[in-house]
Amino acid sequence: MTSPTLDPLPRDFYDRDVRQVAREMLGKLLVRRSRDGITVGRIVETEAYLPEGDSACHAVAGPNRKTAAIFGLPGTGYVYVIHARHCFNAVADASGVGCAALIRAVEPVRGVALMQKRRQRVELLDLARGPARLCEAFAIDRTFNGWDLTIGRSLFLADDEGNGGPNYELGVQVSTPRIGVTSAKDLPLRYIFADNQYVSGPKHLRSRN
DNA sequence: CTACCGATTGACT
DNA sequence: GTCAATCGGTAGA
Repeated sequence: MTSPTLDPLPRDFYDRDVRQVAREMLGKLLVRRSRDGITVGRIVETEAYLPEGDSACHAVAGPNRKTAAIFGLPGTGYVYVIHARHCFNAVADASGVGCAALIRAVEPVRGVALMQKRRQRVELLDLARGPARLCEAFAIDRTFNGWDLTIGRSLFLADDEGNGGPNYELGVQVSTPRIGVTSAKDLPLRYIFADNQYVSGPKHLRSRN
């Protein structure tokens, strides 16, 4: 059986309203190639941070050293640090003043042993459930801040061709308020596969209501 | 140099 | 469910 191809999603995928990008990222693969090997995860939880009217989006501070990447081309990586941990976003929508989709959780697909080694954990559910956990499992750090995700090198997103194509159904998609934000906390900008065990967050925010 | 922040995590009741 | 440790990154003196 042939190994499925892992081609990076094109810039067009990212160059749309960030809510649509965040929603359609569900089911895509996160691919990380490194010296130590390859890790692949299926995205099961994302959040959108809007270019306007969203006080939780880092872009509200305007472009500065820390936020420069979020104002980059769609398909750029935006990595920030929170509580001494990294979180990974993909920049969307070329038209706005800065917006990005945060990847909050992936289901491990390939390279589990490497993820276990990087995380110093063996439990499958603890490897990449949560934005900082997945960054540790995939060795994503600030070197990917400003990274071009469309060139297919080191870190990119890809369609899940091996599982029935781009529209492979992994469950019912649901939106909820975002996790952890201290402002704009009611906007339903978090997207998940309902009842998927690899989704992070409190139990009542992991299923269809 | 010190001070402060936090879109989190892991340990605990 | 609660809560404190966490430390990289940045701003300011």
